[in-house]
Amino acid sequence: MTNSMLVQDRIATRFQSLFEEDLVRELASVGELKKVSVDDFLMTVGRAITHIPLVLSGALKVMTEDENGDELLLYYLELGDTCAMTLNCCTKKSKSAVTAIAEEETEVLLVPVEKMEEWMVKYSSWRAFVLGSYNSRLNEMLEAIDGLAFNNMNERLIKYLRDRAMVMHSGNLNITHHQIANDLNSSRVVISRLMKKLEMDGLIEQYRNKVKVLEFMPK
DNA sequence: ACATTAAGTGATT
DNA sequence: AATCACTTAATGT
Repeated sequence: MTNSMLVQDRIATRFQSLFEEDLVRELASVGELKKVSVDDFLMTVGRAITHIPLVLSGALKVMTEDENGDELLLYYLELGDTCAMTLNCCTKKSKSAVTAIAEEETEVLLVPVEKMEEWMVKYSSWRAFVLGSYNSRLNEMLEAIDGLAFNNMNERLIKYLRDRAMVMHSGNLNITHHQIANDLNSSRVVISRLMKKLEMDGLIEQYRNKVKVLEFMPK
């Protein structure tokens, strides 16, 4: 009794601003509070999905596993977050494509998947919550992909400049940003921006039609 | 002085 | 990252 009251309070304080009264009450009665200690798995790849987690405290790291067994970090779940992957597969009875591990002492509220569809039509606040978290998760992943692409181009540019200086036997290169962009299948604007950063990092100097690769310059 | 080309920047997708 | 639109700087005629 005292236990259920405590849980109810926790849920109320966390979600009352987000959800309507009726939903908070249902959440409290149907939800199951679970504590996950550090490095414990809340979910592993291939396991059947029976519940949707709502994070009450702590943080979860959500990952995928590729065929080599390498872990690929997808995103973190924190206070008030829920797992988009789980939300997505909830209509079918499917198995998890992801692994969730606790980064710290974490408390989650487990909601049976059957409640998903029911609440989706019943509560507009729940619908908004699900759609919202799905959206923010998607944006996080897009950002991550963007970052990777950016780093790859930057590394390609550095390699290009080095190779070029190597065959010229000099750090003095007579090239335009436009030519570099063509060689790297990029656009002039992108190269200009990356070059500007390299210049500010002290790796190169720039003039019109000319680039000095400082690490290949006589000292 | 004027035109042309290279490089820099902000905003948008 | 790529594209667009626009500015600024350097160079050639």
